[in-house]
Amino acid sequence: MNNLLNYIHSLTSFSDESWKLLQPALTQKKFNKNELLLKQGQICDSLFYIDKGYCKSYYDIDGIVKNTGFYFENEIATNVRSFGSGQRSEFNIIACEQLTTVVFDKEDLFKISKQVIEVETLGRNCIRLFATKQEEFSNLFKLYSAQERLEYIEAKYPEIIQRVSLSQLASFLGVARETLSRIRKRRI
Amino acid sequence: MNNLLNYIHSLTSFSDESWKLLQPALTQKKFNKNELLLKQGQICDSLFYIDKGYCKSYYDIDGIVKNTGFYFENEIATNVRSFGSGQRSEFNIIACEQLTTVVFDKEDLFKISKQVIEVETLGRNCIRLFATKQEEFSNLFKLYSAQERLEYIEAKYPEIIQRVSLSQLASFLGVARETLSRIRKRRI
DNA sequence: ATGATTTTGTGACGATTGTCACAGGACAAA
DNA sequence: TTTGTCCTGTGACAATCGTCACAAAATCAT
Repeated sequence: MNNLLNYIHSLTSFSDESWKLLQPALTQKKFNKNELLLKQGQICDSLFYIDKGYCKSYYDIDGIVKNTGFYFENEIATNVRSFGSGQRSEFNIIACEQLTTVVFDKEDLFKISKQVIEVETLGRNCIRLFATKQEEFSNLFKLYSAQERLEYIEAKYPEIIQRVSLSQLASFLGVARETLSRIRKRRI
Repeated sequence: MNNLLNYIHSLTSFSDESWKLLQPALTQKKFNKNELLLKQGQICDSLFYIDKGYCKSYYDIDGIVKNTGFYFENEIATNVRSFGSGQRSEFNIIACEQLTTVVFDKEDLFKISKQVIEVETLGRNCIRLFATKQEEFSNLFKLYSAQERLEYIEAKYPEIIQRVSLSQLASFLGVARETLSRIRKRRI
């Protein structure tokens, strides 16, 4: 819980009172490797603060896995669309390692947000970070080639390269596994 | 202002009182075609609600224009990263037609948000919509081929196809102008 | 209507990428 | 150690794409 508190303080001003009032919405939860946090078709009613380990979001399209995001320590993993709109999730979130999370329950969180403005502001800032990152990744594809995208991630998000296997990373970069292998080789 | 009020009501519950208190943050502003709403290097301190017309965000990289987003009536255009963090914008926003907007001033908006929770919630919901859309577009590149991306936009965002020229659309879809022209042809 | 400008289409060709197939290496469980 | 699984590299070949060049078509301003 201490990591989470630091995370919150880095985002917004947050009184001890707000922290206390937020507690009913929080639960610690652990996941084993390959355990699902969110399943395709399910309605997402949680935010997962990642305390230890990492997870990924992926689509399963005709049995082919396409990874769309990786989430590490001190980040929030969720399906923003499903969480915000109440529609079913079109993708899965799965633990890639033994994973420790703090789960924010949507219903409780919304109740508290209505009364405690600092919690509402926290929510806005969490989504803002998420939006910023999504925009950044979205633009990668519009601005850069596959090789340049890899270089960008290497420079700006080295932990992804260090912790995620090449096969896993490929679909995230929008290329085939073999292509990524060759890109990496031809630069040596 | 009436369109904006409807837009707000579609997002969140909003009392007449909140609407009245929000007013000091709002200004109507018109832009001529090709006039800049936001300039690269500038700090973004506004949200632009689009009342009439449309605009686009674009990067200018070594003189080459890469379009990253198109924003139509009843949407908010801004640089979320710059607006949220106070850092300089890395891209431009420009009017593609005669444009009528309602500008939200950041400083005023934040002042009001601190006091009126409905305004804070409105902000969260605006960003949520933005995040959802960015995620959707980001995933297009991870899941689909160029042709499939075009088909997706045609089906889900037909106004983009109708109002944006092929040349403009190409970089948004992450392909060369000529490629987009050929994709369109080979399906007929 | 006319000329200028922008947009679109297309050919040629090289570069990049996807796909299929298979082999070797790393790693963990038995 | 052995076995099985996952990950990575690579060859071959076809498909797609980027780039340059130029022509045709559409649009705009006067």
